[in-house]
Amino acid sequence: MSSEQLLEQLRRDVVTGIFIAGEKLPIDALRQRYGAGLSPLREVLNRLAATGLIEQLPQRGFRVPALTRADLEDVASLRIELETRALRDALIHGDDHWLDEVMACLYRLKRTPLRPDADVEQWEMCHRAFHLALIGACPSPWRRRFVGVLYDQFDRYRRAAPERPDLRDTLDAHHEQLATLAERRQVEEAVALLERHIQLSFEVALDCLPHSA
Amino acid sequence: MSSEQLLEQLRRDVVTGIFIAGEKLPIDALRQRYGAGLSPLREVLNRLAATGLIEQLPQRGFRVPALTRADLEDVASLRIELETRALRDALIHGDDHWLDEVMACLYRLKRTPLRPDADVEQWEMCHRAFHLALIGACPSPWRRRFVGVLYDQFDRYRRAAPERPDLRDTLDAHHEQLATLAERRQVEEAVALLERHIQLSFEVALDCLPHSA
DNA sequence: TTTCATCATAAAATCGATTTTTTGCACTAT
DNA sequence: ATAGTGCAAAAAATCGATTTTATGATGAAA
Repeated sequence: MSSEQLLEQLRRDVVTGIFIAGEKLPIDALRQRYGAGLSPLREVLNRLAATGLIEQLPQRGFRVPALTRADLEDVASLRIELETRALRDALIHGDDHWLDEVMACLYRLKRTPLRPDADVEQWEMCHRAFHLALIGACPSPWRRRFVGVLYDQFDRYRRAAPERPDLRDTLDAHHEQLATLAERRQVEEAVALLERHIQLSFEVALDCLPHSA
Repeated sequence: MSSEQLLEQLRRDVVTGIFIAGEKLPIDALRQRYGAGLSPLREVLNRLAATGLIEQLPQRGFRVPALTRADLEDVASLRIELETRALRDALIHGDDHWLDEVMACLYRLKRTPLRPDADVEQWEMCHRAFHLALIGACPSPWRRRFVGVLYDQFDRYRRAAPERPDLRDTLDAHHEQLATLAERRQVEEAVALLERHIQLSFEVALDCLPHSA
């Protein structure tokens, strides 16, 4: 498996929750799991550690960061701040080609079923592609980069949380409405909706934590 | 040289401009330069590539990213956005221990001379420590992380630009004023000053680019 | 003269083995 | 019984060698 694919595979597996939060990632076990060599594997782990998707403890290997309420709140609020502005700029600067891409992602997302028995990973990829496509016309590469990082961080929580069938339709409707508002360049409405969308997802994600308090 | 030190050394050398922007970073040359082994070196390069301080071209090694006006404007504006908010939150949440740290960094910075003949690197380290100390009490780890990334990116430009003795005193005064405003918890004044400070540094940094247009 | 293909060189990426460090356990002394 | 020490096993980090891939030069054909 090439280094490029390995990075993507490992990123996905961490976000998916294949590895439990807080769990250690023993190099040899990963080596076997992915059939990868030592060097490419360590390089990929270093890359993921640099973006915060995994942690490195010097001389003690790598581990998956724990899920905490404080971190989730931090990720969610910063994501709202950066992503709403990214959406605003995308709606202002986006051209027809960008809209095509958004619509294409929307239709792929709509036609991909989200059921426990189906391939959830397929839906997740479409969902991610749609959100990133929405801000694809944001003219700030650094903002897009940070939004991408926060999206993955957020997703670790959301995907660790139990399903909420009562909210599924609302969240799905948001996606369609966001695309429509993007098409009509209704900036303020779109920004407000995206904030609500992330806020609602945040509340869903909270359920992955022990609700003692 | 340990992996930890190697990372810090290489980060510093890239920001300092030891390597010319756009230049290729041949592994073997780096291996010699730092007396490092292949594996630790490649791991460090991968980490830096993940944060954007260097670029990786698959199968073609690593290079230092070019300096462009568009990138500088992107970095500067996002830095202003994230760092002013970080300062606001720091002033609101910071305790006495944080203030001690800010003042300690300020005094180290003030007593460190900035002259071409002296050890510029020493001043740069103090300058960085001061700015990061200012936002040290910001309660959002992710915001602090992103600010740190943008600080380094910004510094590549600032340090590539020629000296501006006419602005030196103003910029130095800003640091002292920022510390004073932090001590007095004058949030709005501090935030406004930090924005001006970065804006002025941005104008200095612009001089590292060919001023054709 | 230009373009394309081929080969030789150099560089990057990967691999397997070695070294270093940590960790868990048994043993001893208090 | 507990705290501390030493040892053995396991894991991480590093190294040198090998393999793979890109690059630049050479020569042949159009």
